[in-house]
Amino acid sequence: MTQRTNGRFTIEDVAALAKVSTATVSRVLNKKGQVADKTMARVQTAIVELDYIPHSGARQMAGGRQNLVGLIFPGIGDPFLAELLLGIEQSLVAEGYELLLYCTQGHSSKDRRAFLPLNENNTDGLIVFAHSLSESELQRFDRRDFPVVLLHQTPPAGLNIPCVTVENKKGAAKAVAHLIGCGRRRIAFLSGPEGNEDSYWRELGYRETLAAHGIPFRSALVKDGSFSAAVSETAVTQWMQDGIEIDAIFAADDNSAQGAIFALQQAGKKIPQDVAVIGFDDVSFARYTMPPLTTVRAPIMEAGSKAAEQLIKLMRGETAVSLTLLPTELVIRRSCQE
Amino acid sequence: MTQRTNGRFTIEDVAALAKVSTATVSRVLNKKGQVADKTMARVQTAIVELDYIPHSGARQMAGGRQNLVGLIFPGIGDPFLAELLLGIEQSLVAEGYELLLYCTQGHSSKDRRAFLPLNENNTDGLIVFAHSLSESELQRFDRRDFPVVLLHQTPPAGLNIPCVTVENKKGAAKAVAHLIGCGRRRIAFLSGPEGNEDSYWRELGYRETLAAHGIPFRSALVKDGSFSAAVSETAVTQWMQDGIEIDAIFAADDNSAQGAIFALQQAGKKIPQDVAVIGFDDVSFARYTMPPLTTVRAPIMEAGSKAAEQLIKLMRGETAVSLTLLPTELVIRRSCQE
DNA sequence: ACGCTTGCTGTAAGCGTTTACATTTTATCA
DNA sequence: TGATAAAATGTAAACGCTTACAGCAAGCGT
Repeated sequence: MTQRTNGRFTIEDVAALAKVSTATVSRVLNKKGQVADKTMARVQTAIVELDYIPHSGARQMAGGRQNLVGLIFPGIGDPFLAELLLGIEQSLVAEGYELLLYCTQGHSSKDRRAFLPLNENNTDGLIVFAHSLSESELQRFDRRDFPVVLLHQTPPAGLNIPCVTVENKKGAAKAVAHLIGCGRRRIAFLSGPEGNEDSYWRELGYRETLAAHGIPFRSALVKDGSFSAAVSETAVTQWMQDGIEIDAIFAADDNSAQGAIFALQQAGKKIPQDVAVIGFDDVSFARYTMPPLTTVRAPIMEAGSKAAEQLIKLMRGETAVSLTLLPTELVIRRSCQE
Repeated sequence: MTQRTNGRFTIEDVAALAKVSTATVSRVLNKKGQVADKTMARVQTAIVELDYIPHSGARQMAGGRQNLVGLIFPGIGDPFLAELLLGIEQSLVAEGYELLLYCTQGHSSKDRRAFLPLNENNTDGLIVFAHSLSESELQRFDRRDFPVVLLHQTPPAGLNIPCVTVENKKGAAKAVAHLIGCGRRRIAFLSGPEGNEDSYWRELGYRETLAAHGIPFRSALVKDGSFSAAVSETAVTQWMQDGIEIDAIFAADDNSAQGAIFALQQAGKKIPQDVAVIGFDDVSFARYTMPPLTTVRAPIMEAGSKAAEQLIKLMRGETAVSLTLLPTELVIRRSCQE
């Protein structure tokens, strides 16, 4: 026997107070089935009276809907996330779902093995951002037909999990073509972290566009910026110290662009006169850099809301679109041309 | 009867495969009680074999420890949060807890009434940041002796909930005193959102320091910046348009400072020559503004980790320190003096 | 050989819901 | 009015765990 005599009230207490059965209380709680208006009022009064809160564990066990979806993502604090979340919640709240977040930063996937705290038995569905889950975890969800939508990551081979992402390659191509149009030829690329899919496509767009304009690709002009201002600052500083000539930097995201701008200015370079800089995402701070950052606008909020929409379909048992590709757009500010 | 015949395995399946009872499986799962080495090995093999995952709902019901704590906060995307989270996880992970996040942005507290998705029956404790929960919700936790720690918010009257925050008033005083020391006299203040406690103390520090130096307080020099670059930009632009003379701005946080810097530069002001700017928090981007931002460093990560420590004490049934005040420190960069 | 202790394992009750099904009440219609 | 359908409510099983308690085997001292 367990010791659970904390002043918590249960559905039975509510039922007793309202002089109905627990089934009826459950019906009003879930707005399911028929309940007479008078009875419903009585039950609701009792609920308020006792400050009753349904026990989520018991609900899970009984197999009811949780009205809960989880978002799993690698790290917090990126302005990117703020927008993403806004989009996700927009779609979700309309359908009566709540959103819980789990951040995998600092957890090895081995630690998580037995204990991913958001999973198929305490949520109705999951949105997984970038590579925050291992392939085997995704496989497990797939095997169990558990609703999952991938954001900014295409599913591993063989798994049919819907995916929402943006036109990375096209966006990168627009950025690089613009740089070339401004007369730049020595265009460097600051990549994202190893294995990141967004970065992969952005780099491909960069390479293809160079090629299309007859500019040879030079590996010395590519460094890892890890989507981080600090890492990018170091990388750019290194280029300067090595005396590598660069007249433009295409950064795989806005954070890297920010670090690049800082490093360039430290090195006494004028932006955009000496070196032009273009970022990717158009996060909120992009207009606050000095000079304001030219960047490829990714419809982040829309991506979030589309992902949630697909998840909702899945949770309803409908089929979802397996790939949603959102268009990107070049936003020209002053970091690129006066 | 419910239809839960999704390929999910239960503890019984594991027990059957390992030829033991469910009690034994439970014991190895929770590392509780005695189990012979050979048996344990057999059970673990079975767990891996079936890719078994304990049902969290069932665990909650049976009254076991959840190994889960929740963080409730108002909005995501602030670099502030990234550091906070790091600190919290640091302490938590060491004790075997996982962290789930719930963001109240865009939920009225009325919506949440019955359904705060992180609560006393699915977590072992909660960390509540700033004013993300209503007083009545806190009261409920208090009545039920549920472990809660407040971050950057003192508890409502009558509730004995431990609180961790920083020396806002002292920090603000250092900032303003420094500005005055640099010869500034027309010092404006960009406040945080209405009702925010950090902002309240920072403003008080601002006022008291002015008074201590015989500088009269002028309400025209205080505007709401809402901890937001965009709002602050508007506010500062308004000052410029109104022709209010200002030779320094003390912003209640770094976001506001960033907006202020931008607005000032738009208006053709030189920083720091014409107007000095000081922020608060020392978030990661503070050194990337141009000029780099002088700011009051709040030990955000430490605050997170202290909060988690107090929560752990509470969850163990020990008593926690009711108020932890962390020291702040002025970080001088170039936005303040060449 | 006996009773003790100690280590290991099993049995089964109980946690708080949801829901299929049974039952009772109310409304409808000839 | 009585028969019948529809609406409202109740009964009780099932969900998958944890843990108090009981049982059993082996080791020990006498």
